[in-house]
Amino acid sequence: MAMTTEELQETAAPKGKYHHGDLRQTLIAACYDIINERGADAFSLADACRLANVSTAAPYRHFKDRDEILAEVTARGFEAMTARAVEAVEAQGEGTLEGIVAMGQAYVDFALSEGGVFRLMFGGAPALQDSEPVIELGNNCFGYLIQQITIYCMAHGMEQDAGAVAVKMWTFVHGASALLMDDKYEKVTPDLDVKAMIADAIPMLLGKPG
Amino acid sequence: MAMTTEELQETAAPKGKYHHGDLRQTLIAACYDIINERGADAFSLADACRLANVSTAAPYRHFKDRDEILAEVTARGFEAMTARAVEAVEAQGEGTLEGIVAMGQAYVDFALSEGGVFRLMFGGAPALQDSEPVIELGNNCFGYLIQQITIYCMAHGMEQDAGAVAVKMWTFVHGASALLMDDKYEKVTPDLDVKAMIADAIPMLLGKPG
DNA sequence: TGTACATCAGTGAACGCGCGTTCACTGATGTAC
DNA sequence: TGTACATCAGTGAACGCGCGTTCACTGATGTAC
Repeated sequence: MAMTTEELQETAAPKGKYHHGDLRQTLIAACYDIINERGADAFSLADACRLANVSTAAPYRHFKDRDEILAEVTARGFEAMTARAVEAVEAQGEGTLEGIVAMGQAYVDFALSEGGVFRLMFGGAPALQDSEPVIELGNNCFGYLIQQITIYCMAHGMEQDAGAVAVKMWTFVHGASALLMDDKYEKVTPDLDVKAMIADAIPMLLGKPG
Repeated sequence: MAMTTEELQETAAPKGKYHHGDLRQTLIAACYDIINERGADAFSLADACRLANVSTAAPYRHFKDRDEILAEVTARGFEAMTARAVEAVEAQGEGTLEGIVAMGQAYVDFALSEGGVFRLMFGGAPALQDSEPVIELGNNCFGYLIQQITIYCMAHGMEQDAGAVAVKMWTFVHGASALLMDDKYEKVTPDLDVKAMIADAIPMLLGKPG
């Protein structure tokens, strides 16, 4: 994802060939990018075709309909998000407080940099939310958080319910993401440092103030 | 708001009169209800006209364009939300922990019962977010929360920064609202009691673990 | 009280728009012999 | 290696749809005299 328009168009029309190299992947990437740039509301399949330099009929060789592409984009979103979470944790150390905090911050970063897809992942039509790959990838991501908290609690002799703590943390970082994306903090507390707030709140939610 | 279709239609066509009693208000109410029932994406001004029993040209006697109606609906949303918050606090007592918790729960209740408008209030187009009445009403609502926390802290000799605590609480209940609305908890922790979680988390975020 | 008239709030038909999707087609590719 | 042919992945034109908005209009209302 995150290809430039030029890159997409190169991929799209490889040296004047009639057949496209991999239109399926190119279209998904085009949709992913358009949605992030302009939002899912302003997205149209026709735009994605234009970006990929194919006719508006071409997608139907690869997808049943528009929703099938969007479900694919949504799944990619969860993959990308989990990848960021794993990366953040591994940079700080598995099962450490720093790792858990970094994971929360990565969640917010993802929402900020890929806001359109983030909205699709969490507020999209049921047709997208309920596809099995999407549900499974979502569960993976949350499961990873629980795992990190479990390791942390065991290592520190804490008897918290890791699942309950994880849900609270998720709730918090999700709220932070949404409010940040929608410029709501800005209007009310203009110079809020969201990452610092997360680093501050997570120990509290772990039941370890201070 | 929250009129039944019949009520709207009675309001809409008072006893065969050519002139409508108060089409402006009726249209706003119709939009408000349609958006809550079917979501802002599925909403069309034409539908609202049908519900109000007027032609699709009629709104242009009262509003510049579609966005002007939506901005009005968004403002109504903030009014309704603040009203619920005030009601919840007053039922529990000003500046009490119970009042603050009830306020958070009211936020979630509002998101659940008026999800379409909630999305408009927080995720709508900039044209809606940036109208002055909307900004002002949003600030009012948040200011009320800060006020309650300030009273509480002073009464208990706590030296927390009420603003910082308020932002954390807002973040938390906003996240809970979003995840609940979008059926995300359901897929991951099916029998979560969200209100209990809020009652649990708020003291933690106040820096007063439970 | 009655009439003339300006103003206002509706109507209904039409517009252009861009969308998702379908259709019959055609050019390119790969395989069998 | 060369040819015949089935298959596949595109094209381009057309479709029906519902939308927001505009237009000239008309019926109802309220006011001045």
